[in-house]
Amino acid sequence: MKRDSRLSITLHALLHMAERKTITSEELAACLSTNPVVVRRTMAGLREAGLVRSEKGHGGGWSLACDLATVSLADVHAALGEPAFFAIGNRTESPGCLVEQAVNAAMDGALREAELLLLQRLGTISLADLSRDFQQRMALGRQKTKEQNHVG
Amino acid sequence: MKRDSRLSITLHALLHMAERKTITSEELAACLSTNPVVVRRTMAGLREAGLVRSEKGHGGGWSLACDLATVSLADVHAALGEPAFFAIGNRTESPGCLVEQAVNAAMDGALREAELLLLQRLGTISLADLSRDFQQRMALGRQKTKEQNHVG
DNA sequence: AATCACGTAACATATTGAGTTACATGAAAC
DNA sequence: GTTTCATGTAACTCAATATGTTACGTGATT
Repeated sequence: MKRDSRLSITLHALLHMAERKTITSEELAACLSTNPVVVRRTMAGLREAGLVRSEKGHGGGWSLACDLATVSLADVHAALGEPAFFAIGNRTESPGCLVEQAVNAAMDGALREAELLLLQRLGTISLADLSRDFQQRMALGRQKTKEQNHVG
Repeated sequence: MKRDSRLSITLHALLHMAERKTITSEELAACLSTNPVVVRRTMAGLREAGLVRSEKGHGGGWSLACDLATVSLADVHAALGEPAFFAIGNRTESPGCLVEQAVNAAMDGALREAELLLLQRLGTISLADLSRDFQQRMALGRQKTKEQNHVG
């Protein structure tokens, strides 16, 4: 596995859900170029956290159960079970070797600071912010197409 | 694989090397609770970067080829080939989907900031700093032992 | 010549995210 | 009530990769 993209997948799914009242796992999987089971599995945590709802049967599927403005990317990360941010880490957690203790202390300090900053950044970005960014990209795309049409 | 601990291993090895003129892969492996081949493989990058030397044959082994005060943890990370810091990332690097573009932009921004901070932190810590920390831990350990002896 | 130690290839192992198949459950439509 | 649709979940496979291990080649010292 290269990288854990569950947060990326989930955000992508949430924004697509924001564009429609309900959407099925199959449709989402098509949007995300993945598998419906992956969608259900990944979103299970969001359902438990109350961010989304899921309905079985005819007309079922996924729908938002939260206000986009009040949910941050950090909240989504938490709902996913707080997957590890870092690929690097210490070899031993509580080593007897004093050398390793010194190494661990330095590494832990730097990693902790970076993690705090990352969490803080993710905490300040709401799903509504992402949605707004998407809408802007849409508008820009339309504008570009229009210009092209004028040129043609 | 749980986590990439090459940086941790390497720093551990470097500090042990700082305590002795030369040390063999086998001895280092014993210190680090790993395998001599892992030591050689991991340190290959450091040798190419000129941070350490290695000598074959009788009396051979590893020795430092740098001033601990002028080498930062970031330098060591670079010598290792800059292994990825983060376990999380985007699903697709250049997606056509505008939703995913918006998601990627936000994620990239946050990750980039965290990475810059991490690199900056690692850049300000020198091997000499780590060595000093180790020496302090040694001194503290001796002091404690002494006190215990007095009590006993 | 023997021994020691690194250099490296090749293969095994373990972990984990992702993909896939299969089947059960439940809700709506007919 | 039966069919159809959609989720829930277990179980399996696949892929990537750090680490562990074995084996053998190379070069330096004794």
